[in-house]
Amino acid sequence: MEGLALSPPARKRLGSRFAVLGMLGMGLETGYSMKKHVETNLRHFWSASYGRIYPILRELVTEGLATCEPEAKPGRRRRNRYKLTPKGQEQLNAWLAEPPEHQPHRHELLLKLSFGRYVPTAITKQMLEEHREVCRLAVDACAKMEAQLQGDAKLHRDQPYWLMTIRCGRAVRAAEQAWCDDAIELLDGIDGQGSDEASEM
Amino acid sequence: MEGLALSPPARKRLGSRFAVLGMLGMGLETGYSMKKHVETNLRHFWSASYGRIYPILRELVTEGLATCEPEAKPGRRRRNRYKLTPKGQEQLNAWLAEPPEHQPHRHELLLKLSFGRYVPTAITKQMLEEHREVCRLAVDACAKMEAQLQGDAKLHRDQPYWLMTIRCGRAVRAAEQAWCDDAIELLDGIDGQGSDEASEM
DNA sequence: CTAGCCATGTAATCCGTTACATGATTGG
DNA sequence: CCAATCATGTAACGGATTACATGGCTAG
Repeated sequence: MEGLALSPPARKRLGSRFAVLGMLGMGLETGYSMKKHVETNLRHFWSASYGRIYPILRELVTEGLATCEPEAKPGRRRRNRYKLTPKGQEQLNAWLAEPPEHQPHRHELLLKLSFGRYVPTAITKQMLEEHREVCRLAVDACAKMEAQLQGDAKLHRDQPYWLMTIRCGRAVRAAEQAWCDDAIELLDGIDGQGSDEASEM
Repeated sequence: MEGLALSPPARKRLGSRFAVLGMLGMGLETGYSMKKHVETNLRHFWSASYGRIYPILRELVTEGLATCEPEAKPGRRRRNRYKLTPKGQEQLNAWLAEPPEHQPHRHELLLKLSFGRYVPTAITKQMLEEHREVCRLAVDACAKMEAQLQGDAKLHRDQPYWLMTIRCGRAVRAAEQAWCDDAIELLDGIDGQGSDEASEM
C-alpha cells in the first residue's frame, strides 16, 4: 500500500558492458576493432552493434573503468584509443569469476513448429530442410574456423579457449542438424495417416 | 545522396506478436493462459511476460486481428476473452508459412570462456562443471515432458509437433553437456603445462 | 575514380523484463 | 484463515538494432 520506495534491487544483466570490458582487457583499443572481433570470432554466440559499443565506452570512461586517448595523427583518421584502468581490470576480473547468467534464447522455428498442426506438412517440411541446411553451413564454418585456429602461432594463449567456444557452436549446430532429420522423419509419419487441419484454410 | 525518404523499409522481428496470434489460433483466450502455456510448454525455446502480452492483445484488437469480449460473470473474476478474427487468422497463416528468422543467441558462458586466458583454470573448470549440470537437468526435464506427452490422449493433433520441439531442446542440451566434458578435458591439458596469466592479478 | 575498409557517433524505435498494484475464488 | 491459482494491467527501466550522418586512406 505504501510501496513506491526506490529500491536498488539487485541489478542484473550487464552483458554487453562486460563484453566491452573484456575486449579492452585483451588489448583491443577502438570501438571499431571490437565490433570486428565480435563479428569474426564471437559471431556464433554473441553480437554487438556500434549503437551499444560507443555509448558503453564513454560510460566506462565516466566511471573511471577505462581511459580514452584521442589520437589525431595526420594521415590517419581520428580515433580514440581506450584502455582499462586498474579499477576496470578489477571489475572485469570479478565478473569473469562469477557464474554466467543464462538468458533464455528464442527459437522462432520451434515456435512455428509448436503451431505445426495448423500448417500444411509440406511447408513444415521445407522449413526443416532449410534449417538443416543452415545448420550444415554453420557446422562447416565452425570446422573452417577450427582449422584456421590450429594453424596460428600467435594465438597460443587464447587458442584453447577459442577452440572450446567454436566446438560448442559446432556441437550444438550438429545436434540441431541431426534433429532435423529426425523431425522430418516424424513428419513423414504423420503425413501418411494424418489429417492436417490447414485444409480448412 | 538524396536519401532521407520515409521508407517503410521492411518491418522485422515481430516475434512475440505472432506468438500471441498463434496462441489465439490454438484457442487460448486469456492473457493469463497464454503466459501459462509459454511457461509450461514452450519454456525451453520461448518466453513471454505480461508486460508484453496484454499490450499486444490490445493492439491486435485495435488492428482488427482479434476481438475482445469482457466477461463479467458473478462468482468469477473479470476476464477478457480474446478471439482471432478472419483477418487475424490470415496474418497468422501468412506468418506461419514464412521461413523463420533466426535471431542470434547470446551465450554468456562462451563469452567468458573466450576471455578464459585471463581466468584461473580452476574457476573456468567450475563454470564448465556447473554448466554441465544445468544441461543434465534440462535433458532430464525434457525426457520427463516427452514421457508425459506420450501418455496424453487429448493432444494427439499437437503431440507430434510438441514432441519435435522437446526433442530439439533435448538434443541441443545433450550436445552441450557432452561438449562440457570435452572442454574440461581440454582444460586439464592446459593446466598441466600451462601458464595462466591471471597470476599477475 | 571508386570500392572497400578504417573509424566514430546519434536518434528513433522497438523489444522485453521487473516491479508494482489489485483483487476474487478455491481448497486445505 | 491462508496459500495458491486465476486474472489484469501499468510504469520504469534496460537493452539492442537500425538508420542516418560523416569522412579519410588505400589499392586496384
